Amino acid sequence: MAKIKFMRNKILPEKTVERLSEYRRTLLNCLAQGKTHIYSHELAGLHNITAVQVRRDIMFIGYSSSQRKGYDVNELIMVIGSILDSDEGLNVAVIGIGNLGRAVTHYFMGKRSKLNIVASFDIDPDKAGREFVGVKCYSIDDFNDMVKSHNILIALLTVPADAAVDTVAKLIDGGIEGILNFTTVPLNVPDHVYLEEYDMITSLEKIAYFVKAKKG
Amino acid sequence: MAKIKFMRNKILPEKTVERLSEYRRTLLNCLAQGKTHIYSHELAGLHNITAVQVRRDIMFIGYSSSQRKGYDVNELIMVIGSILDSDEGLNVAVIGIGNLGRAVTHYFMGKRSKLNIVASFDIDPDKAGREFVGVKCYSIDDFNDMVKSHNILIALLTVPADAAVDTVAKLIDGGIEGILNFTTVPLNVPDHVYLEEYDMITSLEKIAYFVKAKKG
DNA sequence: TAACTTCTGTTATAATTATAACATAATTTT
DNA sequence: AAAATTATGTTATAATTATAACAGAAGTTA
Repeated sequence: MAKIKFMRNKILPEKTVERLSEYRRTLLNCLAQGKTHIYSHELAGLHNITAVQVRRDIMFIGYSSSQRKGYDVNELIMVIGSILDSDEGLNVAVIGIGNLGRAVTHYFMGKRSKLNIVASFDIDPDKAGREFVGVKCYSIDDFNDMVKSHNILIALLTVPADAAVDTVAKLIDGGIEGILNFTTVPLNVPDHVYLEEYDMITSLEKIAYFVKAKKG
Repeated sequence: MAKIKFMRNKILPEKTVERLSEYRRTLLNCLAQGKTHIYSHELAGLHNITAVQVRRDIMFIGYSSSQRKGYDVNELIMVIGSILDSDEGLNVAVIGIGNLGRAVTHYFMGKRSKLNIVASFDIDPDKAGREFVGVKCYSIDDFNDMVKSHNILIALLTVPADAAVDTVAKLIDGGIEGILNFTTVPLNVPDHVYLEEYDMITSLEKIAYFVKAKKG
């Protein structure tokens, strides 16, 4: 049985965390295909990165394979899980249950057992009390109470652009600690809140720039 | 009138390009609100970053304000445009016109005048010839011809996970230079192709990790 | 008008992230 | 069984990115 060093208490680099999430998904696929071991260079090949990077990431989490056979797929999935997941799971709310909010909820449901969408919120009073994509909707006025009673830590922000800034203030006030921003509006949050932008236009403009830059 | 130095021919840092895209959007909002000048610290405040970073980014693109009044909003929008946009516009194709492909197309249409979705492609022969969200769909078999005749450079990959790897091979073969990957499958592309992952689960798992890490 | 603010542009330094170099161990080959 | 091969784990170096430091200009105040 492979060793797992005590490196869990250190905070990992952002990029490593990102890649661990991606590795896990690939490893789950491998497992489904009956693959029990995988070399660092194989995993690297699948992810368009170098084997060194894979090994370094895995070193960071303190896992170590029975050498020369590659990593044990099952074990590695477990170890990554022990890093990324919290035992009890983490509760997530969708803010704004319009088209985008519903699409996101639908896409997400059941994809990760340790991340649970436990409620949605909307400003529209007609929506409060109803259920969308299997998730109950509450009035945004009940947000603070719900955050506490349901231990909600993360918000998916799917409100219209013009409501983004005000809504975010509410989220902060309610005690949210992480936000995934689906709106096109940049947000200003205090240091203790972890914010991640999820913005297709910026991604595309970036691609366009580098495609163009290469040509001329 | 402000100066624009000749720094256009240098390739900008990735992160700067990302932020420029975000600045522009904010600036367009400012313009709509009748704001003609903006200080670096104002722009910074809106984006949760420091004023130094804003100034440094703007230095990179060689723009310089009439000092102490802040940047001219209109001018800055133009300069960023001259960096990010190509004069003739850049042609984009959606690969896989299922639910996700249509949602993406719908979301994107008309958002950026210099990025045009000119075609979609699908493996389903029933879809070829029809129009979805105002964009004509072609058989994936016609991809190579279409890329050449319509000068398509960028692909939005919205096929089901199990088709991702094979489809990407087709895209590369056809001569695509940039890919925005909406699938959950990591992709392996040659060096000359610019690839960007667009993955909600990874973003969320990253947030979850850092929220958890902060708590102890 | 001289001292003081305060905003920009730029250079210098620090932090983060990626890559390279290499020692070590398991396995295979000769 | 010795030499060669080929993995990993780790340290050292390079590249990228962010932050700090500061000079100079435009305005403000005393």
